[in-house]
Amino acid sequence: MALSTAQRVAAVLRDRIEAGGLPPGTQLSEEALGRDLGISRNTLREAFRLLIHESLVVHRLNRGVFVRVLEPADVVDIYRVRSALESAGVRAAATAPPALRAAVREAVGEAARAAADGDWQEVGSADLRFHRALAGLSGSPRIDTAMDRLLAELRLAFHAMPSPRRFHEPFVSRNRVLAELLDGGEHERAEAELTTYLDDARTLILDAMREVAS
Amino acid sequence: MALSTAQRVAAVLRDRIEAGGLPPGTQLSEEALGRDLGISRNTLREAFRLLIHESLVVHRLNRGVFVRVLEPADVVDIYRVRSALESAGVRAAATAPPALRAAVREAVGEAARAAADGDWQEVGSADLRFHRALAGLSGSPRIDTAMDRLLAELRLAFHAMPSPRRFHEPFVSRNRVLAELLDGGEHERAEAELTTYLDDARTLILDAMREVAS
DNA sequence: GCATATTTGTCCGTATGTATA
DNA sequence: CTATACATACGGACAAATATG
Repeated sequence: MALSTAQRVAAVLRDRIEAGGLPPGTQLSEEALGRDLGISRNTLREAFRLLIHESLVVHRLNRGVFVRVLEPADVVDIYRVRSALESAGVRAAATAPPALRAAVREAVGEAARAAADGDWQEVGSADLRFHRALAGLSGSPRIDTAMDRLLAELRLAFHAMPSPRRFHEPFVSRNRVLAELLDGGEHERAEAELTTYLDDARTLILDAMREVAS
Repeated sequence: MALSTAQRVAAVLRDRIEAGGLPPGTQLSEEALGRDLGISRNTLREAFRLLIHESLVVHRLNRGVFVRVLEPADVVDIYRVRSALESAGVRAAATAPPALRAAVREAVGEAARAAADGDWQEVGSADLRFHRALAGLSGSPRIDTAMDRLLAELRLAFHAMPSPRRFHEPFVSRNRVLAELLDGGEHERAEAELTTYLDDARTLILDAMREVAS
């Protein structure tokens, strides 16, 4: 058995949540879900802990677990952390191993190809890979997993975005600009550009969330 | 019941680990510990998950849970993340609320008082509060909890330090210098000083770990 | 390499406590 | 206030993996 039962169950729930099958706010009942998935409540609780750790669900004492509802304050905070981690990556770019720098360029290329195909879902995925690669320039496993968790959380907010194209399209060329600044060794300009980039993206998401809420 | 049983049990184990009663590498047997603490295996496993989340213990499939053994590579990585988070705090200092800036100054004062009393244990605690306050300048809850977890992990390595005084004493005045640079608005010099500061501290810990290992 | 003992992984049934309608 | 639904916690059981001799 390579993966524990709890890990497999957690993967199933993770997919359902990210696909929108379990929208934010839904309660995950131990009894009903356990019956549905054919596992015991103890094992299901084990799976819940894994998802709580990823912040995809929240646990309220004596109430149970619920699919995480992302508040505007959460989005603001996530972008603060992203700024810290991605800035650190940009500042480490000069001394980063070639393989890590190549990963940044590759993500830019993949986003451009997907944009040419009109596959905006894939553009979004490539965009996330680009930013993960930026943070990855630090060469720190802990930063890598922190970024993964942050981006997974952020995906919960993407459900509020009405048009993936309008959101992702402008960032394809901005990613390329950023990558070129890094390749050219202009780290300070790159860091400044990254900051305004993240501010713009955050504003777009917050506007969309207010739109949906109203 | 304000806290769940699992949370109380986790707190007990956390204290034992940080106090050295359960040194790194010790296996936490489900049967023995459960009997010792008077709780069922299921509840104990729940407590384990909380500690796993904090990285104080590690879980090996079909083997059980063990008190975390910090490798030199972990220390290196922890300092990379600290650098990212504390640097972000220093860069946010200019626009940070007065209360957060005051917390930095207070930690400096507490460290100085403890040093005057010769209480090097307390100097260490104040030092950690100082760095938590630095990262806290970002005003980000997620950064705060990330710092808390990093410093808790790092405490596992402090057991290797032979002389708390020799380790902490030099940093008391360096903390004050850093705080004064921040108050004077010299953020770039502060960031540079922080970087060398963290490099020095990391080197001291790594040397001590190699000493103990040999 | 094998057989055995130990420990974890998973499941069940039940009793109790807690929040909500 | 009562009823209901649910989570919390327990103990026991067996299977599966691992360690030991």
